[in-house]
Amino acid sequence: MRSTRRPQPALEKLSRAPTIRDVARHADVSVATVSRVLNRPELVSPDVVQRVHSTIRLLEYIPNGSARALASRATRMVAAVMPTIDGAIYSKMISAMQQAFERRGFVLSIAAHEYSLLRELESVRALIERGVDAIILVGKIHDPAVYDLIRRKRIPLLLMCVYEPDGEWPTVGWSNRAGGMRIANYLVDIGHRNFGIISGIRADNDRAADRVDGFVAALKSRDLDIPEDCIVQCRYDLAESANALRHLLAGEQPPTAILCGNDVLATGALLECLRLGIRVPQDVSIAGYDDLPLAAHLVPPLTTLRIPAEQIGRLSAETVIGLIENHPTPHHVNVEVDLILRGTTAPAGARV
Amino acid sequence: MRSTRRPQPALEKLSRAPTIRDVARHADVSVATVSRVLNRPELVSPDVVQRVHSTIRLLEYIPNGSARALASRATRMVAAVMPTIDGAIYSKMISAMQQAFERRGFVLSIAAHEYSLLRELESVRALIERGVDAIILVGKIHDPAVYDLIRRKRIPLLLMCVYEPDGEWPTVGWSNRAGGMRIANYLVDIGHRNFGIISGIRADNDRAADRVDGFVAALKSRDLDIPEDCIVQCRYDLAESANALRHLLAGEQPPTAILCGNDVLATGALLECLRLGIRVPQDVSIAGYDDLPLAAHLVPPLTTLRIPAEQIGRLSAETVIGLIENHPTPHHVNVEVDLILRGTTAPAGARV
DNA sequence: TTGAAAGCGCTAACAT
DNA sequence: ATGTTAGCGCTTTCAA
Repeated sequence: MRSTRRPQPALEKLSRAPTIRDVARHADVSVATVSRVLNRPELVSPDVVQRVHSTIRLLEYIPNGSARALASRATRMVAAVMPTIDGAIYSKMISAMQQAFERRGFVLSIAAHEYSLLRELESVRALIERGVDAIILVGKIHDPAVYDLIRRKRIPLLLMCVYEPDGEWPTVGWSNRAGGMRIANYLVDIGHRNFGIISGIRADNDRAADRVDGFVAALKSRDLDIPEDCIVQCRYDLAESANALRHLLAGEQPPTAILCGNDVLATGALLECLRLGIRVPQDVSIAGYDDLPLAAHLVPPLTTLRIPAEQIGRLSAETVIGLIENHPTPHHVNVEVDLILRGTTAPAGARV
Repeated sequence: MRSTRRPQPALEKLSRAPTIRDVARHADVSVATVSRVLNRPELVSPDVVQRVHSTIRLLEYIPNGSARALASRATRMVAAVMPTIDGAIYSKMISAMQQAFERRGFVLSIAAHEYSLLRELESVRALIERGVDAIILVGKIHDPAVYDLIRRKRIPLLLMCVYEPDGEWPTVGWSNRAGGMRIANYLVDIGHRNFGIISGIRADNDRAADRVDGFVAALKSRDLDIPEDCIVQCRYDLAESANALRHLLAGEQPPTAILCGNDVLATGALLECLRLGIRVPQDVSIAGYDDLPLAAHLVPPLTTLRIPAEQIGRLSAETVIGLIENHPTPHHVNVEVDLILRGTTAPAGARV
């Protein structure tokens, strides 16, 4: 046991990267103390904290995350498995999540399953193997094996973009169905009776399904029926949506209002109308869902339901951190969505 | 030492997650053998591989990534630090990278620095601490400390969205400057003499700077000068670009052609023209850079330079994997960009 | 082809 | 407030 602090020898150049033992030796303390300086500095006397920190800087010591994770069983890494990464609304949420995690010293790993719950399961498995501290998924419907895995591993799971206060798992989001009803009700209010729906593919996508459910339920509640062939499904793609729009307008009794599953679909439909010389909103009204940055700038600007994407991302991250660190955080967050009335909708028959 | 294989006891339920030792015990082999089955199965006899695999399935064993990483000094995790995540072009690249990495059993961690090289450095540090096997950055200009860190840690580094065959580090991309020249030359070719430029913020963004350099250099080479106040910088934002467009057209001798630093800026400018009743391309030509999916669908469709975003993402991932695994991969990949002529550009003075 | 055993670099329980 | 030390779960020599 050392009884005195000797001046340290000049910095010998290590060929390997310095470890916590090197720092301990140079700072003349134990490895435990160095570890404490890093993790619980309040337990260490200020001058020792100082000394250790300058040694760390001197040696350019970088802690080994794998070793930390192995010893502490925490990686400070969180995984988000999203339906898709490129897609303005998700990339915005991812961006906000990543920033919130970074602020709190977590790193975010991402994967995309491209609307396949099977691929989602595979990603979850791979990420659990990497030892993520928590998992974030989009939507409420997932492969049962996903839930099994997560339960067995006792990893916090958050479902985003849905709000299910009575469900087993924490959620941050809103009711996609209620949002859909809100839009449809508005269009009925301003006199529309014939509707077309352009929806995303609903298989493996409960959000898309719920939005359409909402549209249809609202119409039904107002004694309006929508024929099956006035509901078109396609990928979230401008060209496919343009096709869908043409299909809808080619029917016997063409709709005066088109409800779109998101703003990409609405944009595709709107641009196709411009191309065809169909006037919006005079000839047909179009409503979106999400309120992408583009929506407000289109000509005419798009009526849509605003989803606070950054807020959802940030709250998801914060909720997950609360789960990981066992804070008394609310497990269910209902974010507010707003109907944004702009230029693509007008009263039915108002051939202005 | 066991001399015979006894039938295994019924699966005792472990309270903790099974480890490699549990698998070894149940399969009546050593942990070394289990490890080999996982990593180098060709070194193990087929029947043992079989037996171990079924034990793994039986116990629902999931290897601990941190322990693996600590022992093998490889995390199979790669980090990409991008300027931004939401931004159609980057999210597409990220998406393609992620898919390519996933196929090869890597996970991708991402961070965004929002065009601050200082924040980039901090992210790089945090990710190195996590033990990523490689780092991907966008552009060629970075904080010297980034290069220091990466050199000391001997971590492979790839620079994407640039092509620098003579540089120290591998690159996957193209010449942003040459791309800019290409567009500018085309517009001169069709008779334009008065230009306006809407560029992204060039500080801490060598790609934006190079694009403008290219625009200006091409004009100079054709004996055309562009006044300083015809070069406007703004964030990649539709509203800011709309402002820039108004500023440019308000000058003494308004430009007949607007060169935009990317498609977001071009879209903002185009939509503002529609709003102002300025006809595109009759009154003014507009050119973009990137070829986002939206570009082809705008009315009129946007003339732009196509950047193969998915290809760049995929090739970046593959190059990085080659670097990590020491394959004889080319360290520099020059992707092809194409000038896509569409409806927003027309010969100067052609008031059709 | 397989097994024994020594780490990998750190945290945390325990001791002082 | 600080030090000692036993793991964390795996990979990888080395030996058989």
